[in-house]
Amino acid sequence: MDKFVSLKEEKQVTIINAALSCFGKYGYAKASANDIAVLAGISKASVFQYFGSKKQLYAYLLTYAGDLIMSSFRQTDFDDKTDLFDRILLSSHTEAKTLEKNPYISQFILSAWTETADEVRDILTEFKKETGKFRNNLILRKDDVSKFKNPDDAETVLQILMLMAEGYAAYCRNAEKTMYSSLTDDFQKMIAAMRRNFYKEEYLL
Amino acid sequence: MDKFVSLKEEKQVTIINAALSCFGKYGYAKASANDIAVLAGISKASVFQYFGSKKQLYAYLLTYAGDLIMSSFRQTDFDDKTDLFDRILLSSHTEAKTLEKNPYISQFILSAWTETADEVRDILTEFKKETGKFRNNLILRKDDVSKFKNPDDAETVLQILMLMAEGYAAYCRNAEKTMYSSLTDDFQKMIAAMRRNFYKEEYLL
DNA sequence: AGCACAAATAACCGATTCGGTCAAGAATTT
DNA sequence: AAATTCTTGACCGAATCGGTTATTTGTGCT
Repeated sequence: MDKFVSLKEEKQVTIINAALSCFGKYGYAKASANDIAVLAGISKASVFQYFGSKKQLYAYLLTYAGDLIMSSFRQTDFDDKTDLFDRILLSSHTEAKTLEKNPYISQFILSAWTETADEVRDILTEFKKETGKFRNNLILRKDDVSKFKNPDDAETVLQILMLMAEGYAAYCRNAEKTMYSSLTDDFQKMIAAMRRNFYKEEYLL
Repeated sequence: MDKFVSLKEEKQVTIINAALSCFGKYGYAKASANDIAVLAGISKASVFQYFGSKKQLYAYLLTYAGDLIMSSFRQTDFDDKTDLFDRILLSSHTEAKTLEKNPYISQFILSAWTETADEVRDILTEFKKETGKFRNNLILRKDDVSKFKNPDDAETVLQILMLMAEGYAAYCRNAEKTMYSSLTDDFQKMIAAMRRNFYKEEYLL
């Protein structure tokens, strides 16, 4: 893969996106090197020239995606955000920012979590172990609940937000055009409306 | 396909679900007859015995899915439900009921709308034309808006509900266990919470 | 039991595609 | 222009593709 990193960055990005898209859409077994090559606008031989084998390419993408998502999470400190909706917004903001740069990474990671191909089982277990810890930022805290007009709604709202996030990801995947920024605006408006209507008056600054 | 319809219904359902799942997950080109056969627990030869060809199988699934979804929509009258949330609930209820019987149909239909294989282009255009009309049941009506404390929230809430529906479908797809009924209960609770917090007091019966 | 008939599949077909290699051409450097 | 690096068309054996056929398996009937 030293052959690959010496390419000019624009070409690297093109190839990485093509590979992420193919693996994300088809899974490891069904994504062929030729698919990736055609989508990236290069020859199949180059794919093997750069990465050696299909498995090595997949491994490269795993660490690439893992590093990207983990670093984006690491540079945001969730602990000092005490409000539930603030944490939601911060989380969605950082995630949208990285997704904007790399639109195929979320689909790829999602598919990696359900990948079953024997050939990559070993490298997948390590990947899952490392990235698994970064999902615990949205847990409901004690002081969140008291802000709701009806405290029982807190958990329900959290479920709503989970479904919205899932739908948001699905929507991003299907939309060819990258209009993330406008959707992010809409997303913020939704969050704001939820907070405004579910919170007690005294917690609406 | 007369060979297929004379099978016992349970076997038909197994095969249909396997085919829907494979085509939905991989797309027409990447879903092989062998994939479907293995997933259905039958031999590849039987697939061709029942349906003749891969294209005929795909065509059968298209009409099957189209009929199912259209009939489930037709048997619910949205016009006499004047409240937005009631229409949401009714829509989600009927859709959940059909999804419970046939969990892979939504993924299949979603993939059919972005299918690009030349071999099935002709039958796809007809399918899209027929089923395209059935998406307009959740439009916002004039008398919905006035029920909101803040009328501007109406459209935002509709967006929230769309995202939730998308996330709901994605969630159903990933969950192996069919715990739809409990999720449907949760979904109803979410809808109820939304209505309770967004509507003016006078519209909460 | 044995027989007839249907249902299912193992084995097979030519064609295509698979992951991967290699040597020859195109670009670039010196 | 020579040397060196990049890129790729052509190719490899193996696997898989959609589809067919011949054999096995199961089932009812007598």
